[in-house]
Amino acid sequence: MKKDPPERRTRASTSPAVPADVPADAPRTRDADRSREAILAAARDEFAEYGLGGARVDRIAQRAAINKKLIYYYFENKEELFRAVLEEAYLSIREAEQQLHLADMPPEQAVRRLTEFTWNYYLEHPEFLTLLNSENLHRARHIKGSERARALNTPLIEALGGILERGRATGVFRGGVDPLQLYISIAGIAYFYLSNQHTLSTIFGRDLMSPKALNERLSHICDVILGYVLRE
Amino acid sequence: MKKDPPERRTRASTSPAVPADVPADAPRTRDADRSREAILAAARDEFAEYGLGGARVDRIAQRAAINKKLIYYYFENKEELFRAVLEEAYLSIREAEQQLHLADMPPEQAVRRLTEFTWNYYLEHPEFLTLLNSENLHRARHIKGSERARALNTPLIEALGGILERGRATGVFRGGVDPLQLYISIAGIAYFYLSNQHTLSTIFGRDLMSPKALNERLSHICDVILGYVLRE
Amino acid sequence: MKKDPPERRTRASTSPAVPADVPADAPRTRDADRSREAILAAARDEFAEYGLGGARVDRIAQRAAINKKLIYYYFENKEELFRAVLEEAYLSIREAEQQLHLADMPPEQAVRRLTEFTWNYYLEHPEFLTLLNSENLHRARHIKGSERARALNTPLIEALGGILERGRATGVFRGGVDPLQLYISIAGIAYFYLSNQHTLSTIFGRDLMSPKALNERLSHICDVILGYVLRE
Amino acid sequence: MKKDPPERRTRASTSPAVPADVPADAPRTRDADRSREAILAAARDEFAEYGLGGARVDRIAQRAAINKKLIYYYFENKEELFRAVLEEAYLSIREAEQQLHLADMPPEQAVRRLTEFTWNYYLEHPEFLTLLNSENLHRARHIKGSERARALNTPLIEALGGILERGRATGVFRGGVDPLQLYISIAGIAYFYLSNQHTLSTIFGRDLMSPKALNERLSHICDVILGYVLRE
DNA sequence: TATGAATGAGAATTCATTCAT
DNA sequence: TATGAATGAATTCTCATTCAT
Repeated sequence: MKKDPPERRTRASTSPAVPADVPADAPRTRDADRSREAILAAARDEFAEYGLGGARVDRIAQRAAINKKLIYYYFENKEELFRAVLEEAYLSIREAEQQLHLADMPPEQAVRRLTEFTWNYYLEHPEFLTLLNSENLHRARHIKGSERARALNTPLIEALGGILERGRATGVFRGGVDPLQLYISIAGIAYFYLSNQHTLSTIFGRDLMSPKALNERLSHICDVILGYVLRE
Repeated sequence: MKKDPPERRTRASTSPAVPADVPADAPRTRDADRSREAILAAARDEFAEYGLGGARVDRIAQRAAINKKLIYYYFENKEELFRAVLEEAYLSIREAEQQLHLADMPPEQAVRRLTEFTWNYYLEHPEFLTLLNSENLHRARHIKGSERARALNTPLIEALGGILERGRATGVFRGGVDPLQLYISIAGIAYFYLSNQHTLSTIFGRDLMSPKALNERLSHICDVILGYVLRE
Repeated sequence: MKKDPPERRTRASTSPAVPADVPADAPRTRDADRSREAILAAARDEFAEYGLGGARVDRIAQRAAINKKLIYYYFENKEELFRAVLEEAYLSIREAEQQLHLADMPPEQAVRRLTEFTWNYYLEHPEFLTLLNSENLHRARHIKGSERARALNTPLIEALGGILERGRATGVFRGGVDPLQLYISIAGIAYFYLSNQHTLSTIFGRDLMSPKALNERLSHICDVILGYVLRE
Repeated sequence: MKKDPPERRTRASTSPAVPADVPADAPRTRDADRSREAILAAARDEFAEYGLGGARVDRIAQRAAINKKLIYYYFENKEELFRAVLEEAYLSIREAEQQLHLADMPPEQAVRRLTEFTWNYYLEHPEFLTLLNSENLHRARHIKGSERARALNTPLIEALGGILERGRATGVFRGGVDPLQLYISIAGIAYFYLSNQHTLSTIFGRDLMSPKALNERLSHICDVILGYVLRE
C-alpha cells in the first residue's frame, strides 16, 4: 500500500534559472520544486549538525519553514530523506571535481590541484564530512546498493588513474601507485584533520583552525602527497 | 538535593588483577567494580555501534546484564557515561603506545613502528574510531576542558617530536617537520580508510577489508609516511 | 462559507444505462456520475476491508483512480461517504430480494427461497457483512434517523409476515411466528457463520469455506429454519 | 533487539485473593499485577467500544489511570495488547461454560442450558461481540496460529458432541447433527440479534432491547434450536 | 469538474530518567 | 548495592481535510 511519491522533478526544472515569465517576486508557495529543495537543504544542515540519529524532523521542518507533513509528502521517511541528502552531497562534490578538468593539466599539477581542491572542499563543506561519518556509522546502509552512487564516484578513480599513468609515462611519477589508495590518502589526510578538529585541538591544545594553521596544513598535505607520487 | 555520586574508583582499584594489598573485606568493592567495568564495557560497545545519539541506555543495561538504574548509580547520566568511555579509550591507546618504547629505537624504525601500531590499533579497535566520530559530531563537548585528556595525549606529540629531532640530527630525516602535523597525517591516512570503509567500498565497488587489501594499505601508508620524513 | 454541495443524483441518473431521454449535452454529467460511482465503489471496498475507522481516504482515492479532493466535492466528509455506501448496500440487497417475488410462491417455497437467498447474498457480498458490523460498532449512528433506511427495509418484514400468514392459513406453518424474529434468525444463522468465519475456523480448526462446508451449512440452515416454521 | 517483556505472572498470583500480609488499604502503586490487570480491563473496554482501529492508547491509559508508557512496558504494542484482551475474552467465556457442567444433565436440558447461557453471556458481555467482530475484520490475524486459542475452544464442541450423542442414543434427539454446525447456529442466532441490534432496530423501527423483547427473543431461540434437535 | 500542494491536530511509540523498596 | 515499576517529554509518522489554481 505504498503511496505514490510525487514525481521527482528533473534536475533541469530545479535549476536556479527561473524562466522569464515568472516574475522574481511571484508567490512562492505551492511551488513543489522549491519546497523539495528547501527540505533537502534544511535536512542537509540538520543531519550535518546532529547526525542521522540526532536530527529532528521537527527542526528540519522549521529550518525549511514548511509544514512537517510536507516532508513526508516528498520523502517516505527520515531515512529516505537522509539518503537523498547523501546522494546530493556526493553529486555536488563530484560535479565540482569535474570542473577542475584535471585531464587537461600536466600530471604533477593535476595531483596538486586535486589535493588542494579536496582540502578546500572539505573546509568549505564541513557538512559533507559529518554526513559521511553518519553514513559510515550506519555501515553505508543508505547508499549500499545504490547503483547511482557507484556510477557517480568511480569516474574519479579512473581519472586519477589516468593522471598517474600519464605521470609515470613522462617519468615524473613513480610507478605502481594504486589510484584508489592514493585518493584515500589524499582524502584521509585532509578529512581527518577537519573532521576530528575538535578532539584534536582539545587533546593537543592547539588551535587547528586559525588561517595560519590551515595554510600550514595544506602545505604539509601537498608535501606528503606530492613527495609520494613524484619520482625522487 | 543531588545525592552524592559514588566515589570514582581510581584506575588501580578497577584493574582486573587485584593484588594482595586489598583487605579481606573488599569483596563488596570488587563486585561494585565489576559492575562499573561491565557498564563501561557495555557502554563502549553500544556507543561504538550506534553513536552517542543512537545508543540506548536500555541496551547498555542489557549488554552489561545489570539493572538500568545501576547505570545511574555509577554515572550521572548518559553523557557522563559517554565521557567516561571516551577517557578510557584515550587512556587505552596512549598506554599501548607507551608500550612501544619508541624512544629506545632508531628514528626511522620508531616512525615506522608508530605508523604500523596506529594502523593496527585502529584495525583492532574499530570502536575507537566511532567514539571519536561521535565526540567530534558533538564538537568535543565531553572532553573539552578535561585537563586529563590533554595531559594524557600531549606526551605522544612530545615523544614524536623527540624522534623527529633525533632523526634530523643524525641526518636520516628531513628537517622542519611539525610532529603534530605528522601525527595527524599518520592517523588520518589510517583512520579514514577504516572509518569510512563502508562508504568507500560502496562507492568504489572494492572490498577494502580483505586481508590482502589490508596488507596493501599498510604498505602504502608506510611508503607515504616514511617517504615524507626520510631525507632523500 | 460552506460551498454548496453538488446535488445528489437520483438513482435513475446514476444507473449505468442512460436512456434516450437524456439530452445531448449531458456527457459532463455522465462523467461526473462516473466519478461519483467510482468513489462509492472504491469506498465500499475500502470500508469493507478496513472498517470505518481503518479506512483511508487516500486509499479510496487510489482505488477510484481519482483525486482525493474530488471525494470531498461529492461527499461532505468520510462519514457522509460511509453513510452513502451503507444506504447503497441496503438498497442493493432489498432490491435483489424483491426480485425473488416471494409473494407469488407457495409459503414453504417462499421461506426456503428467502433463506437460500440470504445465505447466498451474504456469501457473494461479504462487504455487506463488514459494513453492517462497522455501522453497529458505531451504534447505527449513520443511518439512525434515516427515514429512507426504514422505508427501504420494512417491506421485507411485511412480506415475510404475509408469507407466514398464508402458510398458517393453509395449515403448513405453525402459528404465532413473529416475522421479525424469524428474519433475524434466518439472517443471523447465515451471517454469523460467514462474518465470523476467521475466528471460528481458527478456534475450531476447521475450514468453513470449502465448497463442501458451504453446502453443508446451507443445508443445515434450511433444516433449522424450515423445521421451525413447518407444522409438524 | 527485542526487549525482554516482564514475566507474566501466573494466573494464581493474580487471583483476587490478596495474601493476608497485605493490608487492604496498602499502597497499590508499584503493583505489577494490578497494573497489568488494569491495563487489560481498560483495553478490553476501549477495544470493545471503538474497535481495534478506533481504540486509542491514550484513552486506554486514562481508563486504567496509569502512564501510557506503562502499557508498552507490559505489552509490546497495541496489537499485542489486543491479542491479550482477546485471549482473556475467550478464556472467560469458556471458563463460564465449563461451570455449567452440561455433561451432568439430561441431553435436552443440556442443549437448552447452553443456548440460554450463550444468549445471556452475550447479553451481559457485549464487549465480547465487538471484540470478535474486530478480530474478524482483521481476518483473525491476532489469534491465528495461537495454539492456546484452539486448545481453549475445541473442548466445547467435543462436549456438545457428547450431548448430542447421548440424546440420539436415548432417542430424544435426531441423529446426524454436526455439533459445530449446531453450535454456530446457537451462537449466531443470539449473536446477530445483539451485535446488530443498532441497525436492526433502526431499519425495522422496533426496540429490540426492552426486557420484553429480550425475553421473547430467548424464547424464540430456544424454540428454534430445540425444535431442530428434538426428534419429532 | 479536477488537481497537486499544503496543513494542523493527533496517532503510536521511544527514551532517558526517577521512585519505592 | 541492587531492582522492577513508573513517568513525562519527545519523536516519528499519519490522517482527514483545505488551499490555490
